Amino acid sequence: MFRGVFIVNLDVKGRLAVPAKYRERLQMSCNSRLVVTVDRDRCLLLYPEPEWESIEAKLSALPAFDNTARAIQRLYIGNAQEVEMDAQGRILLPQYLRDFASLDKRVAFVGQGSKFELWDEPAWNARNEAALGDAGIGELATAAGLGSLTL
Amino acid sequence: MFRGVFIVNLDVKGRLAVPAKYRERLQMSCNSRLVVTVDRDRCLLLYPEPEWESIEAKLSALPAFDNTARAIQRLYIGNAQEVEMDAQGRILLPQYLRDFASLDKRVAFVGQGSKFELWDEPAWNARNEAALGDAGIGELATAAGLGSLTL
DNA sequence: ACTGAAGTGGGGGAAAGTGGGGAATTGGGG
DNA sequence: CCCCAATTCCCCACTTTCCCCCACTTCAGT
Repeated sequence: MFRGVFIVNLDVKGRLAVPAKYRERLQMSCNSRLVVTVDRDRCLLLYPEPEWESIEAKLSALPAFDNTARAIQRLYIGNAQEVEMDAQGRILLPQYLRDFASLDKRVAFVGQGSKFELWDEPAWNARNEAALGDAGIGELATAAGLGSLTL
Repeated sequence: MFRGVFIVNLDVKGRLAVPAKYRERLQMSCNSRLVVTVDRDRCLLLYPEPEWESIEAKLSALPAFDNTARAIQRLYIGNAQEVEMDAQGRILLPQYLRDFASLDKRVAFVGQGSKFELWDEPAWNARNEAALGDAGIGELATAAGLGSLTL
């Protein structure tokens, strides 16, 4: 499982250095092959390729005549891109994905279980603050039926 | 599986360059033979020929006295057109299909599992934004009974 | 301080994208 | 039946982008 946040720099060519601590694991688990796609709250998702394959299979199995299912397929599969770590452990993020998540220089590389999330650093900080803010996650969680979670 | 979006240019002769990364796979899987047809969201669908054959078989098997079934058959089978990649990896899109999807210059070539979708670039962007918009895919997905998907 | 690993930057070459000319084929009209 | 026009196909050439590799810098640990 991946966890923790690392602030990494995007260079002028749009390359992102994967934190060194993950590189070996990624070489083993997916031969350095990863898939980036968008997320609906304007960050990017980064999966080891085998992990992504299973998600894609689930998405592909959705009914072809359901408009919502099609919208989801277009969003996630349509915007997915395969990326590979170079010899320096960097991945090249396509321009349109950088634009999508407003990544310019400082990027939060966040472990999220079996995947990573990539956030523009200010956006990441803002999210964190908002989650701690006045409304309170607790009430939201209860409202969403998650009140019985034990952390 | 095909995935990801590439922006390619349609030249004045109506030819569309297939992204290089797919060419070899398409030469192997279908000997460069593809089938283009229309989609009900005003984009074009592009299938490797064997893939199309199985779709066509499914459509043909629909009940002949069902009006909806017949409409679907006319739409998808009736507008289908075989195309072949030339030595430069381009396909020639018939005029009426270009018109149908309003393809003029910049075209989004979108991988969608076993097929591709071809969109006029502005239309593709608009779709994407709409999917992220105020309603949000999350609510739609929940309403459609897809809430249990884990991405 | 020295050494090795990680981070960062950049240049060159190959390949992909793009455009256009001309031959060949097809279809329609005289 | 023939000819002309329009479309398609094949080939060639140029431009641009991207990817791979190398080198320098920075940092941390011994």
